[in-house]
Amino acid sequence: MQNTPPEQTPPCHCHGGFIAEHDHGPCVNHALERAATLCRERGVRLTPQRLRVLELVWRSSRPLQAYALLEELRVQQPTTAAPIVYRALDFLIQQGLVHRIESQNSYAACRHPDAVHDGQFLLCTHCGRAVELESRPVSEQVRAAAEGVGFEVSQQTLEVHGLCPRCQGGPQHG
Amino acid sequence: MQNTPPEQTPPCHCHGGFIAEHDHGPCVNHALERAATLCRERGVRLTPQRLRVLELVWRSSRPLQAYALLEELRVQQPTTAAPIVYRALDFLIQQGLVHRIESQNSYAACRHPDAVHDGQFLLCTHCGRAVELESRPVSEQVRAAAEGVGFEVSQQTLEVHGLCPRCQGGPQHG
DNA sequence: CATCGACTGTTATATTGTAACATATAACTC
DNA sequence: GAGTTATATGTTACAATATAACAGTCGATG
Repeated sequence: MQNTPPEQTPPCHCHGGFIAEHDHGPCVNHALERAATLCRERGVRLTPQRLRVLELVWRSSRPLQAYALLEELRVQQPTTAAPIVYRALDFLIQQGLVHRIESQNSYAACRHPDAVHDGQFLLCTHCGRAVELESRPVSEQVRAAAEGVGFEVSQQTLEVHGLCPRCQGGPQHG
Repeated sequence: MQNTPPEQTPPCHCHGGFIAEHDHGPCVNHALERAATLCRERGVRLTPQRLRVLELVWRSSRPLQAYALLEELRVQQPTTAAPIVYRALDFLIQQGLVHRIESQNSYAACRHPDAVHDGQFLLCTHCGRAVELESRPVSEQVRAAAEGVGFEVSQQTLEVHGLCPRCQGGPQHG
Protein backbone atom coordinates (compact mmCIF):
# COMPACT_ATOMS: atom_id res chain seq x y z
CA MET A 1 0.00 0.00 0.00
CA GLN A 2 2.29 2.76 -1.19
CA ASN A 3 1.43 6.43 -1.09
CA THR A 4 0.73 8.22 -4.28
CA PRO A 5 2.70 11.37 -4.92
CA PRO A 6 0.72 14.48 -4.02
CA GLU A 7 1.69 16.60 -7.00
CA GLN A 8 -0.74 16.93 -9.84
CA THR A 9 -3.13 14.43 -8.29
CA PRO A 10 -6.68 15.22 -7.32
CA PRO A 11 -7.05 16.43 -3.75
CA CYS A 12 -7.47 12.96 -2.33
CA HIS A 13 -7.35 9.29 -3.09
CA CYS A 14 -11.10 9.20 -3.11
CA HIS A 15 -11.00 9.53 -6.81
CA GLY A 16 -10.29 5.89 -7.34
CA GLY A 17 -9.79 2.55 -5.72
CA PHE A 18 -10.40 0.96 -2.37
CA ILE A 19 -8.11 2.96 -0.18
CA ALA A 20 -6.85 3.31 3.32
CA GLU A 21 -8.54 5.65 5.74
CA HIS A 22 -7.56 9.26 5.44
CA ASP A 23 -8.76 12.71 6.37
CA HIS A 24 -11.78 12.88 4.21
CA GLY A 25 -12.79 16.44 5.05
CA PRO A 26 -10.82 18.19 2.31
CA CYS A 27 -12.13 15.78 -0.31
CA VAL A 28 -15.66 16.55 0.73
CA ASN A 29 -15.11 20.26 0.67
CA HIS A 30 -13.50 20.09 -2.71
CA ALA A 31 -16.34 17.96 -4.06
CA LEU A 32 -18.97 20.34 -2.73
CA GLU A 33 -17.25 23.32 -4.26
CA ARG A 34 -16.96 21.52 -7.54
CA ALA A 35 -20.65 20.63 -7.41
CA ALA A 36 -21.55 24.25 -6.71
CA THR A 37 -19.53 25.37 -9.70
CA LEU A 38 -21.07 22.79 -11.98
CA CYS A 39 -24.59 23.72 -10.94
CA ARG A 40 -23.88 27.41 -11.39
CA GLU A 41 -22.55 26.73 -14.88
CA ARG A 42 -25.61 24.68 -15.70
CA GLY A 43 -28.01 27.27 -14.38
CA VAL A 44 -29.55 24.96 -11.81
CA ARG A 45 -29.89 25.60 -8.13
CA LEU A 46 -27.85 23.68 -5.60
CA THR A 47 -29.99 24.78 -2.68
CA PRO A 48 -28.93 24.37 0.96
CA GLN A 49 -31.06 21.26 1.31
CA ARG A 50 -29.57 19.67 -1.75
CA LEU A 51 -26.10 20.66 -0.69
CA ARG A 52 -26.69 19.20 2.73
CA VAL A 53 -27.77 15.87 1.26
CA LEU A 54 -24.81 15.85 -1.07
CA GLU A 55 -22.50 16.52 1.84
CA LEU A 56 -23.96 13.64 3.86
CA VAL A 57 -23.56 11.29 0.96
CA TRP A 58 -19.99 12.42 0.46
CA ARG A 59 -19.08 12.15 4.13
CA SER A 60 -20.28 8.59 4.38
CA SER A 61 -17.73 5.87 3.81
CA ARG A 62 -20.37 3.76 2.11
CA PRO A 63 -23.60 4.24 0.20
CA LEU A 64 -26.47 5.59 2.25
CA GLN A 65 -30.11 4.65 2.10
CA ALA A 66 -32.78 7.30 1.83
CA TYR A 67 -34.12 6.83 5.31
CA ALA A 68 -30.64 6.88 6.79
CA LEU A 69 -30.16 10.25 5.13
CA LEU A 70 -33.51 11.28 6.49
CA GLU A 71 -32.43 10.44 10.02
CA GLU A 72 -29.31 12.50 9.63
CA LEU A 73 -31.26 15.45 8.32
CA ARG A 74 -33.58 15.13 11.28
CA VAL A 75 -30.74 15.66 13.70
CA GLN A 76 -30.77 19.30 12.73
CA GLN A 77 -34.38 19.58 11.60
CA PRO A 78 -36.57 16.98 13.30
CA THR A 79 -39.62 17.69 11.19
CA THR A 80 -37.97 16.73 7.92
CA ALA A 81 -39.99 14.16 6.00
CA ALA A 82 -39.24 11.59 3.33
CA PRO A 83 -40.11 13.66 0.25
CA ILE A 84 -37.38 16.13 1.16
CA VAL A 85 -34.76 13.45 0.83
CA TYR A 86 -36.15 11.92 -2.31
CA ARG A 87 -36.47 15.27 -4.02
CA ALA A 88 -32.92 16.19 -3.19
CA LEU A 89 -31.71 12.81 -4.41
CA ASP A 90 -33.70 13.15 -7.62
CA PHE A 91 -32.02 16.44 -8.30
CA LEU A 92 -28.55 15.21 -7.43
CA ILE A 93 -28.94 12.13 -9.57
CA GLN A 94 -30.20 14.19 -12.48
CA GLN A 95 -27.14 16.38 -12.19
CA GLY A 96 -24.88 13.36 -12.05
CA LEU A 97 -23.66 14.24 -8.57
CA VAL A 98 -25.02 11.10 -6.98
CA HIS A 99 -25.58 7.59 -8.28
CA ARG A 100 -28.27 5.24 -7.15
CA ILE A 101 -27.13 1.71 -6.31
CA GLU A 102 -30.07 -0.27 -7.56
CA SER A 103 -29.25 -3.54 -5.87
CA GLN A 104 -29.12 -1.86 -2.46
CA ASN A 105 -31.64 0.95 -2.65
CA SER A 106 -28.80 3.18 -1.69
CA TYR A 107 -27.09 6.29 -2.92
CA ALA A 108 -23.43 7.05 -3.42
CA ALA A 109 -21.56 10.21 -4.25
CA CYS A 110 -20.26 10.41 -7.78
CA ARG A 111 -16.50 10.73 -7.76
CA HIS A 112 -16.21 12.39 -11.15
CA PRO A 113 -19.34 14.35 -11.90
CA ASP A 114 -17.73 16.57 -14.51
CA ALA A 115 -18.45 14.27 -17.40
CA VAL A 116 -21.68 12.35 -17.62
CA HIS A 117 -20.93 8.67 -17.45
CA ASP A 118 -22.52 5.33 -16.71
CA GLY A 119 -23.00 4.01 -13.23
CA GLN A 120 -20.44 1.30 -12.60
CA PHE A 121 -19.86 0.15 -9.06
CA LEU A 122 -17.76 -2.37 -7.24
CA LEU A 123 -19.67 -3.26 -4.09
CA CYS A 124 -17.88 -5.05 -1.30
CA THR A 125 -20.20 -7.58 0.30
CA HIS A 126 -18.06 -7.61 3.44
CA CYS A 127 -17.38 -4.00 4.37
CA GLY A 128 -20.17 -2.46 2.34
CA ARG A 129 -17.97 0.07 0.63
CA ALA A 130 -18.57 1.05 -2.96
CA VAL A 131 -16.10 2.21 -5.54
CA GLU A 132 -16.90 3.62 -8.91
CA LEU A 133 -15.24 1.72 -11.66
CA GLU A 134 -15.88 4.09 -14.54
CA SER A 135 -14.31 1.95 -17.20
CA ARG A 136 -14.89 3.51 -20.56
CA PRO A 137 -13.94 0.31 -22.42
CA VAL A 138 -16.60 -1.61 -20.53
CA SER A 139 -19.19 1.02 -21.40
CA GLU A 140 -18.21 0.89 -25.01
CA GLN A 141 -18.29 -2.85 -25.20
CA VAL A 142 -21.71 -2.95 -23.62
CA ARG A 143 -22.95 -0.38 -26.07
CA ALA A 144 -21.48 -2.33 -28.96
CA ALA A 145 -23.05 -5.57 -27.76
CA ALA A 146 -26.44 -3.90 -27.39
CA GLU A 147 -26.24 -2.22 -30.77
CA GLY A 148 -25.25 -5.55 -32.22
CA VAL A 149 -28.78 -6.75 -31.53
CA GLY A 150 -30.34 -3.48 -32.66
CA PHE A 151 -30.83 -1.95 -29.25
CA GLU A 152 -30.42 1.80 -28.86
CA VAL A 153 -28.78 2.46 -25.51
CA SER A 154 -29.70 5.48 -23.45
CA GLN A 155 -28.37 4.46 -20.07
CA GLN A 156 -26.53 1.59 -18.46
CA THR A 157 -25.88 0.45 -14.93
CA LEU A 158 -23.34 -2.07 -13.80
CA GLU A 159 -23.14 -3.39 -10.27
CA VAL A 160 -20.40 -5.80 -9.36
CA HIS A 161 -20.56 -7.60 -6.03
CA GLY A 162 -17.55 -9.18 -4.41
CA LEU A 163 -14.68 -8.55 -2.04
CA CYS A 164 -12.58 -5.42 -2.03
CA PRO A 165 -8.82 -5.80 -1.58
CA ARG A 166 -8.92 -5.09 2.13
CA CYS A 167 -11.61 -7.66 2.82
CA GLN A 168 -10.05 -10.56 0.96
CA GLY A 169 -8.49 -13.55 2.65
CA GLY A 170 -9.32 -12.84 6.24
CA PRO A 171 -12.13 -12.63 8.76
CA GLN A 172 -11.10 -9.18 9.95
CA HIS A 173 -13.68 -6.53 9.54
CA GLY A 174 -13.31 -3.55 7.27
CA MET B 1 -45.25 -30.93 -25.07
CA GLN B 2 -43.06 -33.74 -26.21
CA ASN B 3 -41.18 -35.84 -23.71
CA THR B 4 -37.74 -35.01 -24.99
CA PRO B 5 -36.52 -32.23 -27.23
CA PRO B 6 -36.24 -33.99 -30.57
CA GLU B 7 -33.33 -31.99 -31.92
CA GLN B 8 -30.63 -29.74 -30.62
CA THR B 9 -32.05 -26.39 -31.63
CA PRO B 10 -33.94 -24.42 -29.06
CA PRO B 11 -37.68 -24.64 -29.56
CA CYS B 12 -38.30 -20.96 -30.19
CA HIS B 13 -36.84 -17.56 -30.84
CA CYS B 14 -37.24 -16.72 -27.19
CA HIS B 15 -33.68 -17.65 -26.67
CA GLY B 16 -32.39 -14.40 -27.99
CA GLY B 17 -33.29 -11.02 -29.35
CA PHE B 18 -36.29 -8.75 -29.51
CA ILE B 19 -38.55 -10.78 -31.71
CA ALA B 20 -41.91 -10.77 -33.34
CA GLU B 21 -44.90 -12.22 -31.56
CA HIS B 22 -45.24 -15.94 -31.78
CA ASP B 23 -47.00 -18.80 -30.07
CA HIS B 24 -45.19 -18.73 -26.80
CA GLY B 25 -46.86 -21.77 -25.28
CA PRO B 26 -44.37 -24.36 -26.49
CA CYS B 27 -41.44 -22.25 -25.32
CA VAL B 28 -42.95 -22.06 -21.87
CA ASN B 29 -43.60 -25.75 -21.70
CA HIS B 30 -40.13 -26.53 -22.84
CA ALA B 31 -38.65 -24.16 -20.30
CA LEU B 32 -40.66 -25.64 -17.48
CA GLU B 33 -39.62 -29.13 -18.38
CA ARG B 34 -36.03 -28.08 -18.58
CA ALA B 35 -36.32 -26.42 -15.18
CA ALA B 36 -37.82 -29.57 -13.71
CA THR B 37 -34.95 -31.60 -15.08
CA LEU B 38 -32.35 -29.21 -13.76
CA CYS B 39 -33.87 -29.21 -10.30
CA ARG B 40 -34.10 -32.97 -10.24
CA GLU B 41 -30.45 -33.22 -11.20
CA ARG B 42 -29.52 -30.77 -8.49
CA GLY B 43 -31.56 -32.51 -5.85
CA VAL B 44 -33.74 -29.49 -5.12
CA ARG B 45 -37.51 -29.39 -5.16
CA LEU B 46 -39.38 -27.54 -7.83
CA THR B 47 -42.66 -27.62 -5.94
CA PRO B 48 -46.02 -26.80 -7.55
CA GLN B 49 -45.94 -23.29 -6.10
CA ARG B 50 -42.50 -22.61 -7.44
CA LEU B 51 -43.38 -24.13 -10.75
CA ARG B 52 -46.49 -21.96 -10.93
CA VAL B 53 -44.49 -18.80 -10.30
CA LEU B 54 -41.92 -19.83 -12.88
CA GLU B 55 -44.69 -20.43 -15.38
CA LEU B 56 -46.22 -17.01 -14.78
CA VAL B 57 -42.87 -15.33 -15.21
CA TRP B 58 -42.27 -17.25 -18.41
CA ARG B 59 -45.71 -16.53 -19.83
CA SER B 60 -45.34 -12.82 -19.37
CA SER B 61 -44.01 -10.85 -22.29
CA ARG B 62 -42.18 -8.56 -19.88
CA PRO B 63 -40.72 -8.69 -16.39
CA LEU B 64 -43.28 -9.04 -13.62
CA GLN B 65 -43.29 -7.41 -10.24
CA ALA B 66 -43.83 -9.43 -7.12
CA TYR B 67 -47.27 -8.08 -6.36
CA ALA B 68 -48.38 -8.61 -9.94
CA LEU B 69 -47.37 -12.23 -9.54
CA LEU B 70 -49.24 -12.29 -6.27
CA GLU B 71 -52.40 -11.08 -7.95
CA GLU B 72 -52.14 -13.78 -10.55
CA LEU B 73 -51.64 -16.45 -7.93
CA ARG B 74 -54.69 -15.14 -6.12
CA VAL B 75 -56.87 -15.83 -9.11
CA GLN B 76 -56.65 -19.50 -8.29
CA GLN B 77 -55.96 -19.19 -4.57
CA PRO B 78 -57.32 -15.93 -3.14
CA THR B 79 -55.70 -16.35 0.25
CA THR B 80 -52.17 -16.34 -1.12
CA ALA B 81 -49.96 -13.78 0.62
CA ALA B 82 -46.77 -11.93 -0.25
CA PRO B 83 -44.27 -14.29 1.42
CA ILE B 84 -45.37 -17.10 -0.88
CA VAL B 85 -44.27 -15.12 -3.89
CA TYR B 86 -41.03 -13.88 -2.41
CA ARG B 87 -40.05 -17.34 -1.22
CA ALA B 88 -40.71 -18.84 -4.61
CA LEU B 89 -38.73 -16.06 -6.27
CA ASP B 90 -35.84 -16.54 -3.85
CA PHE B 91 -35.69 -20.17 -4.78
CA LEU B 92 -35.96 -19.59 -8.51
CA ILE B 93 -33.30 -16.91 -8.42
CA GLN B 94 -30.98 -19.13 -6.42
CA GLN B 95 -31.42 -21.83 -9.01
CA GLY B 96 -30.74 -19.38 -11.80
CA LEU B 97 -34.20 -19.86 -13.29
CA VAL B 98 -35.23 -16.26 -12.77
CA HIS B 99 -33.32 -12.99 -12.70
CA ARG B 100 -34.21 -9.97 -10.66
CA ILE B 101 -34.21 -6.68 -12.54
CA GLU B 102 -32.89 -4.37 -9.87
CA SER B 103 -33.82 -1.11 -11.50
CA GLN B 104 -37.46 -2.14 -11.77
CA ASN B 105 -38.09 -4.38 -8.77
CA SER B 106 -39.17 -6.92 -11.27
CA TYR B 107 -38.42 -10.48 -12.19
CA ALA B 108 -37.74 -12.07 -15.55
CA ALA B 109 -37.39 -15.65 -16.65
CA CYS B 110 -33.87 -16.73 -17.42
CA ARG B 111 -33.61 -17.82 -21.02
CA HIS B 112 -30.61 -20.07 -20.55
CA PRO B 113 -30.58 -21.45 -17.05
CA ASP B 114 -28.32 -24.39 -17.84
CA ALA B 115 -25.11 -22.55 -17.17
CA VAL B 116 -24.81 -20.08 -14.36
CA HIS B 117 -24.17 -16.66 -15.78
CA ASP B 118 -24.38 -12.98 -14.99
CA GLY B 119 -27.56 -11.00 -15.22
CA GLN B 120 -27.37 -8.79 -18.31
CA PHE B 121 -30.53 -7.18 -19.54
CA LEU B 122 -31.59 -4.85 -22.28
CA LEU B 123 -34.66 -3.04 -21.02
CA CYS B 124 -36.85 -1.18 -23.46
CA THR B 125 -38.13 2.02 -21.89
CA HIS B 126 -40.96 2.17 -24.39
CA CYS B 127 -42.54 -1.29 -24.53
CA GLY B 128 -41.15 -2.56 -21.25
CA ARG B 129 -39.78 -5.75 -22.70
CA ALA B 130 -36.52 -7.21 -21.46
CA VAL B 131 -34.01 -9.30 -23.30
CA GLU B 132 -31.08 -11.10 -21.82
CA LEU B 133 -27.86 -10.09 -23.42
CA GLU B 134 -25.60 -12.74 -21.97
CA SER B 135 -22.43 -11.50 -23.54
CA ARG B 136 -19.52 -13.47 -22.24
CA PRO B 137 -16.97 -10.93 -23.48
CA VAL B 138 -18.68 -8.19 -21.50
CA SER B 139 -18.62 -10.35 -18.39
CA GLU B 140 -14.97 -11.10 -18.89
CA GLN B 141 -14.04 -7.51 -19.46
CA VAL B 142 -15.90 -6.43 -16.35
CA ARG B 143 -14.15 -9.11 -14.36
CA ALA B 144 -10.79 -8.05 -15.75
CA ALA B 145 -11.45 -4.40 -14.97
CA ALA B 146 -12.47 -5.25 -11.41
CA GLU B 147 -9.52 -7.51 -10.84
CA GLY B 148 -7.32 -4.78 -12.19
CA VAL B 149 -8.10 -2.78 -9.06
CA GLY B 150 -7.81 -5.81 -6.81
CA PHE B 151 -11.51 -6.57 -6.52
CA GLU B 152 -12.60 -10.19 -6.31
CA VAL B 153 -15.84 -10.55 -8.23
CA SER B 154 -18.55 -12.90 -7.06
CA GLN B 155 -21.51 -11.57 -9.01
CA GLN B 156 -22.32 -8.88 -11.53
CA THR B 157 -25.46 -7.29 -12.83
CA LEU B 158 -25.80 -5.17 -15.92
CA GLU B 159 -28.96 -3.30 -16.82
CA VAL B 160 -29.09 -1.38 -20.06
CA HIS B 161 -31.98 0.97 -20.68
CA GLY B 162 -32.96 2.18 -24.12
CA LEU B 163 -35.11 1.40 -27.11
CA CYS B 164 -35.55 -2.04 -28.59
CA PRO B 165 -35.54 -2.36 -32.38
CA ARG B 166 -39.32 -2.38 -32.65
CA CYS B 167 -39.73 0.78 -30.60
CA GLN B 168 -37.19 2.93 -32.40
CA GLY B 169 -38.09 5.77 -34.71
CA GLY B 170 -41.80 5.93 -34.22
CA PRO B 171 -44.55 6.72 -31.74
CA GLN B 172 -46.32 3.40 -32.33
CA HIS B 173 -46.69 1.26 -29.30
CA GLY B 174 -45.05 -2.12 -28.85
C1' DC C 1 -44.12 -44.42 12.97
C1' DA C 2 -41.17 -40.98 14.86
C1' DT C 3 -38.57 -37.41 13.91
C1' DC C 4 -36.17 -33.97 11.39
C1' DG C 5 -35.86 -30.71 7.91
C1' DA C 6 -37.93 -28.25 4.36
C1' DC C 7 -41.98 -26.08 2.57
C1' DT C 8 -46.41 -23.55 3.21
C1' DG C 9 -50.05 -20.60 5.46
C1' DT C 10 -50.93 -16.56 7.94
C1' DT C 11 -50.62 -12.34 10.44
C1' DA C 12 -48.36 -8.49 11.27
C1' DT C 13 -45.02 -5.13 10.31
C1' DA C 14 -40.85 -3.07 8.32
C1' DT C 15 -38.84 -0.56 4.53
C1' DT C 16 -38.84 2.23 0.51
C1' DG C 17 -40.98 5.56 -2.23
C1' DT C 18 -44.95 8.97 -4.03
C1' DA C 19 -49.26 11.73 -4.51
C1' DA C 20 -51.23 15.72 -3.47
C1' DC C 21 -51.71 20.12 -1.90
C1' DA C 22 -50.48 24.23 0.82
C1' DT C 23 -46.88 27.53 1.60
C1' DA C 24 -42.69 29.92 0.74
C1' DT C 25 -38.94 31.64 -1.94
C1' DA C 26 -36.50 33.03 -6.09
C1' DA C 27 -36.56 35.03 -10.73
C1' DC C 28 -38.67 37.74 -14.14
C1' DT C 29 -41.34 41.59 -16.07
C1' DC C 30 -43.18 45.77 -16.24
C1' DG D 1 -40.76 47.71 -6.18
C1' DA D 2 -45.40 45.29 -7.14
C1' DG D 3 -47.22 41.77 -9.58
C1' DT D 4 -46.50 37.40 -11.72
C1' DT D 5 -44.64 33.04 -12.63
C1' DA D 6 -41.84 29.13 -11.80
C1' DT D 7 -39.45 26.53 -8.68
C1' DA D 8 -38.55 24.69 -4.15
C1' DT D 9 -40.11 23.32 0.45
C1' DG D 10 -43.26 21.66 4.28
C1' DT D 11 -46.61 18.37 5.49
C1' DT D 12 -49.92 14.68 5.59
C1' DA D 13 -51.29 10.68 3.98
C1' DC D 14 -50.63 6.63 1.62
C1' DA D 15 -48.80 3.26 -1.99
C1' DA D 16 -45.57 -0.22 -3.15
C1' DT D 17 -42.10 -3.45 -1.93
C1' DA D 18 -40.34 -6.75 1.22
C1' DT D 19 -39.52 -9.44 5.57
C1' DA D 20 -40.10 -11.38 10.54
C1' DA D 21 -42.08 -14.64 13.12
C1' DC D 22 -44.48 -18.54 14.19
C1' DA D 23 -47.74 -22.28 13.52
C1' DG D 24 -48.93 -25.99 10.66
C1' DT D 25 -47.97 -29.48 7.02
C1' DC D 26 -45.59 -32.53 4.16
C1' DG D 27 -41.81 -35.83 2.77
C1' DA D 28 -37.92 -38.30 3.34
C1' DT D 29 -35.30 -41.24 6.28
C1' DG D 30 -33.94 -44.24 9.90
